[in-house]
Amino acid sequence: MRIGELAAECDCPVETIRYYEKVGLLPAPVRRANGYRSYDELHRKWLQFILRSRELGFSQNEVRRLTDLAHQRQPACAEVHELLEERVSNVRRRVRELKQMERALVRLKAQCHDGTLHECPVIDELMT
Amino acid sequence: MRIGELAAECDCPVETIRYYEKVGLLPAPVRRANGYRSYDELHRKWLQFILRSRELGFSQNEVRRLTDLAHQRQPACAEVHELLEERVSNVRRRVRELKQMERALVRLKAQCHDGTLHECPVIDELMT
DNA sequence: AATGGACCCTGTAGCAACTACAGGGTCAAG
DNA sequence: CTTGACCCTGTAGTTGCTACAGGGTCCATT
Repeated sequence: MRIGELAAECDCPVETIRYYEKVGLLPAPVRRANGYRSYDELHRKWLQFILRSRELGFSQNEVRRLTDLAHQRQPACAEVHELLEERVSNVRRRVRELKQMERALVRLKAQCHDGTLHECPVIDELMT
Repeated sequence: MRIGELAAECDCPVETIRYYEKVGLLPAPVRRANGYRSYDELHRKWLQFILRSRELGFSQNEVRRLTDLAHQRQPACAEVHELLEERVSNVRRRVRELKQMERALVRLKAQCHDGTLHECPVIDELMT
């Protein structure tokens, strides 16, 4: 499988695949005589793994830890569990922060009286 | 006021202040004979404005638009209102995405049986 | 055989929004 | 008169890609 085909199958830009190889997330594939990268099913699975993990918000480093764990003959489920738990609590914290932001924004927006004023109290409040 | 004092008052790193000046968010202050930056109350207000806006999640570009609006003799409250509204809906979208992530993570975590298994179904699922 | 277009290669630069030096100058206290 | 805290500029690093520039390769069509 050429890089473009893999990219199409995984719905991911070609550049990203080369990038993951460069930073050591995705193992380098064999090359054809012409220098083109040649991927197999296992590569597709690893790429899928990386993409799914990224979608769940894991950082590159965390993905690296996950792939390392996955590479072990007997995958350490306990550590995976720990990473998941950590990730969940990060997500929850971020949600709390955003909700806090949302409240502040809505409160600020209310001072605008729906944009009908000529003097803007929002700007004043942000400055003081 | 020297840069360090301003930084202390606004609870923000010195480097960030210099950075905001470099990218044109904060107006350049006058310099003393020795070359040190010398800030006044107005600078402090602008910096506060920038920091508050950033806390609310506005991007640098949005902050630039906000400061431009604030600089107008008659601040355009309608546009400020629009920016706030846009920002609120961005925050809400992000919260939805994160909640989606959270659900996926929790579902995945449940497959771990609290890390008591030796084979890890999580890794399998991420790959396929 | 030539040519066009789609694909592939490497390497570098750019984005946001800072942060962290390196390698200097300035100033007040002890 | 030296020590330490502050200040200066300029550059490089961070994260996770994305976008070229400047080439090579392959296949079908003319």
